[in-house]
Amino acid sequence: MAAATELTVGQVAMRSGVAVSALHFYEARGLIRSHRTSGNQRRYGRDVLRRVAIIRIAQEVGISLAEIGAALESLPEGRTPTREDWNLLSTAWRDQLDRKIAQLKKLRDGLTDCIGCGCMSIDKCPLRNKEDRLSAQGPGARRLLVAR
Amino acid sequence: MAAATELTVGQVAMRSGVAVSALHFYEARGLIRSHRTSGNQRRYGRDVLRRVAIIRIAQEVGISLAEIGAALESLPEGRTPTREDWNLLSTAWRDQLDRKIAQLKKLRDGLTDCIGCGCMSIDKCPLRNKEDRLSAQGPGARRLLVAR
DNA sequence: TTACAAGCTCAACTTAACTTGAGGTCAAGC
DNA sequence: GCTTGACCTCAAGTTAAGTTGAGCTTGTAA
Repeated sequence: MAAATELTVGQVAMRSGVAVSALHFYEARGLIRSHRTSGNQRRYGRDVLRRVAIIRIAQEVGISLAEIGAALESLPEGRTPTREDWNLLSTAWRDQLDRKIAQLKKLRDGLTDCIGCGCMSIDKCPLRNKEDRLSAQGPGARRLLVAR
Repeated sequence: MAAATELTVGQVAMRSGVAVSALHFYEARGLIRSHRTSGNQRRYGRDVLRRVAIIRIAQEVGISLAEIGAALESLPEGRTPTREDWNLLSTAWRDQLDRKIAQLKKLRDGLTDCIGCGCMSIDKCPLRNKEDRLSAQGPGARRLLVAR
């Protein structure tokens, strides 16, 4: 550990709280990048920590790795976002996030004007039908959180 | 279609926007119930619509079917929630929902005080470490949204 | 210089939440 | 009475996001 600038995968795992296998996985998905030592071991720049943090936070609010990857990719040069770039990301996700926030609040506040009420007009329920549904989108597990 | 009170699985699917296969699935998971005709076909009471709506909304904000099932189960008599019962559910989920809302807002607002900033103290990041992490929780896919 | 923790690759397994398909039954209209 | 569109069951497939394990290589501390 000489340079203190390069991190091994284990160190990144430790500092980011993400498993080594997950880091491998993110790399395979193109979300993070590393270069290799002569012995084929990964070395990461410190910026990877920020990148991983972004990935996890976005994930935790229900954005898929695919979307996160696309967003990061869309940044000029594919670089780790600066504060400026970050604001761009936020903006791109803003609608999605706003919608989700609204839904959560409704649910939290008891949803009295929808399900909690006695009304049976599911078709017109403000929460259920206000926005596009994820119906009919091919097979497999659907996103747990709507997104898009 | 005589009584207009009983719904077939296809009708429920139509009115709820949920696939027939998903309804079968929910039933297998014990989230909804039906009785059968002499010909072994499912018939649902109208309350199933409300129940399904609850399931989908909770799901959309990231609550797993298992949790939803447990919550519905916990209601007296396992009945479809009235407005009162519904408030109980909301209350049970409140902490979870509050946390999620806070995270979403942070993300939406650019997260300037965390990732967007230049600080590299990932370990102390207010967003990353304020709450329990989902680290080390057995194999398989993790919940996309934290929950718990 | 050798032991052994940390890395590497690749394939297979896991979970949640469904969907798809095969093979067979029900029921409502003509 | 027959046809045709809903239904039924059960097994197997699918996707996302990783984890686990086997078998092999690196690198570093004693």
